[in-house]
Amino acid sequence: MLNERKIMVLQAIIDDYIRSAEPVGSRTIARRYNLGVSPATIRNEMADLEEIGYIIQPHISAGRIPSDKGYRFYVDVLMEPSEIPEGKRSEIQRRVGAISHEVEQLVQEASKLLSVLTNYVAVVLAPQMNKCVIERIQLLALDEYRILLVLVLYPGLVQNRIVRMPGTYDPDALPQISRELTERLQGVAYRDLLSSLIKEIKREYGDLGAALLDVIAGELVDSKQEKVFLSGAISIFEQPEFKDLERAKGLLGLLEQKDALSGLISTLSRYSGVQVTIGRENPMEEIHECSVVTSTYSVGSKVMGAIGVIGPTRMEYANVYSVVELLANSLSEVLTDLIK
Amino acid sequence: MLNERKIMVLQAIIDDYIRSAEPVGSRTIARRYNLGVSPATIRNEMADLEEIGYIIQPHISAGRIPSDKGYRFYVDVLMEPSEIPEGKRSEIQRRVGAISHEVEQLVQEASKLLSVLTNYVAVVLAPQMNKCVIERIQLLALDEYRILLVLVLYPGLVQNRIVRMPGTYDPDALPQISRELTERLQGVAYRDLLSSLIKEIKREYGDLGAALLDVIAGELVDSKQEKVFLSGAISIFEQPEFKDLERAKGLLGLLEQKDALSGLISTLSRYSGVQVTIGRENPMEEIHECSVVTSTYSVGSKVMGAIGVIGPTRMEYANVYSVVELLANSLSEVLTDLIK
DNA sequence: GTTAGCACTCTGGCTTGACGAGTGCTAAAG
DNA sequence: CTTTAGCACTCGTCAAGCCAGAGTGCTAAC
Repeated sequence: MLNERKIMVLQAIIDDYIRSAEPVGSRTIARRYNLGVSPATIRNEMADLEEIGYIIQPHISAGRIPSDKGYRFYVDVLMEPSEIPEGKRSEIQRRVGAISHEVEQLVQEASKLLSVLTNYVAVVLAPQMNKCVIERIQLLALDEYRILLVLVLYPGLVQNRIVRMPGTYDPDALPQISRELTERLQGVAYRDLLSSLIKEIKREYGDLGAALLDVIAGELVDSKQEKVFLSGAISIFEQPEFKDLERAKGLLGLLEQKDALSGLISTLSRYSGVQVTIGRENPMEEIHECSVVTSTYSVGSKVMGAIGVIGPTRMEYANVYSVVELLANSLSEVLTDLIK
Repeated sequence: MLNERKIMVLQAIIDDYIRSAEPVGSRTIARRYNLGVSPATIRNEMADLEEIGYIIQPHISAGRIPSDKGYRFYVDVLMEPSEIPEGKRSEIQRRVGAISHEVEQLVQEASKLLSVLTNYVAVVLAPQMNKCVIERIQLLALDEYRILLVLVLYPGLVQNRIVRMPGTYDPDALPQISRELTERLQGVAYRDLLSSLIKEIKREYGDLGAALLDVIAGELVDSKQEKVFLSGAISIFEQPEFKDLERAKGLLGLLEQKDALSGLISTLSRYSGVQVTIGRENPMEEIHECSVVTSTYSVGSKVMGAIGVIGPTRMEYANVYSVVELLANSLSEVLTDLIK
């Protein structure tokens, strides 16, 4: 059914369309990719490819463009992830590695790099707190009403909050309480820090412990909002498919809703490794004309976040695939080093 | 030179143009704003207004639109900031006040509110670290190689870094060093924490102090990058002046460069209180067709950040002015409360 | 199975012309 | 001196019509 030549024609259509964004006709293929047959033959093959659903004719007198199904076949079967030359490779690793002091800044740099290297929109989710485990809790007296709560998570995240106490308190009690809380909660997954557990502990302490635990519980709720970094949003205007303002607005609107965006990327990167989601495979209508390439990154052996690239379905899959893979790996390495 | 009637005509032109985005002609004014004179008279007044440079004729057979100079006169002389009804007022204060636990989230909410209330692009600069003063430095032993450095700043910001020590160290020394560093650096402005001072202290400690101080110095450098929160970027597509993709791209490009954006807002909000910058008064070419309304906000009596709204020069100045003012004040109040 | 030829379809860009909005000027009226 | 009516003139916009170009499917011949 899919003989050698059909595959070559399909590949030619996809390659050409990715390059030019114009429907590609039989003559173009015959001229540019010398398959040794005439346009008429190619037309016949194209008619077959269209019947299987790999390509589409936007209107009767136009060339063909790949369908989502066509891209899927391309990504799964035909595509070879492009080699990133060693020079560029090490340059990227150097730039990611250069920012080793602050996680958020590192993540932001990664998103910039991702968008520059692909020319599409890059999204990077910061390491997710609710995948962490509590390592240590430390209370520091600030003044007679305020306490600084420092929450050290594994791997490698630190949170702090200033807690206002309802009345004055005994600062000398803090080290002891810190030790006990740490002992009690160490190793507990951040997301498991449920109210039940907190209530249980609450009973054992007086007002001080209660107020503190309320704050920790509050923090838990907030943490639902994961931080997400976005770069290269304007790049969508480089793509002819977004000449249409309405469509561009739809996508931009999604990009502005950080929570929806973060949800999207985590959903798509459900499985580790590089994932490609094409067109209507995407869960949201705004990106039914887009493809998303995602990958997770890890700290140590633990998946802690995800990165992704959003572009038109007519995307340079081979390049994006490699870049996403490389960057996710670099990020994992640097973060893992940071924590050790 | 500017008699009563000219002013009324100017006001009519500006009001109408802000509403409709269409050049407004003499007949429209005569019809809609009954000044009691005929279109012909109004035409004469308009010719005069054009001569002074308050209005412009985009092309010969069109009505007039206000010039930057016209808007300037309007903002300085004619405009009355619109009253925000008490209901809305308290609703806003409630929503800002609801998020009292985390500064960044608070600031982000403020930016969302600002864009929703104005329908333009909102920018909020987070409280600026380098306007803070060091309040306390605390070192916590994490494990045999790592130390957690907590830097408490006044007013109300906390920073932390994980410091990797070159070798093992004596954890028992940390409390003492913390105390001494705090004593030594307390009250020093964050931006004055220069290498000279750090070097001086460095001499007194061994390796431990040296590594730590390097990190503090590093932090100082990073802090140049102030955090900035953006909302409502898509709203620019609601404005007919950005139907032209090229122009929209220019503005969006600026909005993506967070450092340029942050620089812009701090420059424009140099003086405290609400500032309006119109069209070509703006320092950057990308926003020569935009106006920016900014205000600073304070923590206690100290200016700590700024908020701003960017829209087309044809902006609803009266409303934006009031909203910016209100939101800056609300932010100041909540932040000040938070710190006390 | 492949190819050449041909009639047909559809898009996109260009031109054209009519229409409407708005102006400036002039001359008359107040 | 100020205001107004009238008029000729200028542009921008929009729809209609037209043409060229690209590409197809089909048929018949190789």
